[in-house]
Amino acid sequence: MRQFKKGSLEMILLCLIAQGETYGYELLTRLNSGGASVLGYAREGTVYPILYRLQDAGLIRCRMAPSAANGGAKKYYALTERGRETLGELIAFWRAYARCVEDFIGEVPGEETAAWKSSI
Amino acid sequence: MRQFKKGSLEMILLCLIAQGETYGYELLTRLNSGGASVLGYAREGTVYPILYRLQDAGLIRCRMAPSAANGGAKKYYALTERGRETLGELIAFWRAYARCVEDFIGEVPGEETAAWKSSI
DNA sequence: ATTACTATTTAGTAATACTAAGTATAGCGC
DNA sequence: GCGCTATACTTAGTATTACTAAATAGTAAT
Repeated sequence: MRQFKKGSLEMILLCLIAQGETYGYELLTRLNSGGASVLGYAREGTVYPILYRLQDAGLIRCRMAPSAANGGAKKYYALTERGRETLGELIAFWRAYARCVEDFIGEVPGEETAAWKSSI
Repeated sequence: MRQFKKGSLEMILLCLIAQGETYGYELLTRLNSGGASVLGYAREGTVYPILYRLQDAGLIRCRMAPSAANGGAKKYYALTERGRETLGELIAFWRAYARCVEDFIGEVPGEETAAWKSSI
């Protein structure tokens, strides 16, 4: 089932960074505390490469912080202006996409359309 | 944006087959008429390999049909019992997953939670 | 000094979808 | 018959995204 995750992880990480400057390890733990049961457990090898991609794409910027009280040096990430714009587009697209998938599901015999669909 | 599609195409094809026995080319055209603007245009090289995977997994079964009035021979697919069960699980999982993603979006400043969420 | 926790990096692999081409059948007009 | 179009299926090669698994390194407590 993990395949559903593909593609939306980038958007989810952008969502988390949009809430305020943060760093990789914290993103990892927040990702795994909010929805790990559905998303599956994400490890370092999943999260860090996405951050590098997002930075290469100019959607987030990075600030080095020296070693904190406990642990190694951190790389704090924040959204760029372009990242904020892109995140808005991604969210709009995600919702259109989810709606489209729900339309396909709604035509399956025995699968009622989700309650929210008729309430929009 | 196309990356959202990854993983859910299998489920969408199962949804379409669940509506009744059908064949690859028709799946292709139905896929592209229902939501191509959001999903992106799917080609043969995308759809047929998925059908082979689904068949290998025992979720659909195949029946050959001789050349029809117009065009080549068709391979009609139908859900197996296992396919029907799996589709139900996939739909449940998809909805839990979409809900989880919406939760992450809901925490983004400026992004209101979708209306349906509060109505469930 | 060993353990535990924090924090980042990366090499190799797997899964999924896309591109782009090819094969083959049938009907139609000429 | 021949080319054209539409139908229908196949496949090789590539790209993208995520996962596995391991390594590196700093801090602090025992």
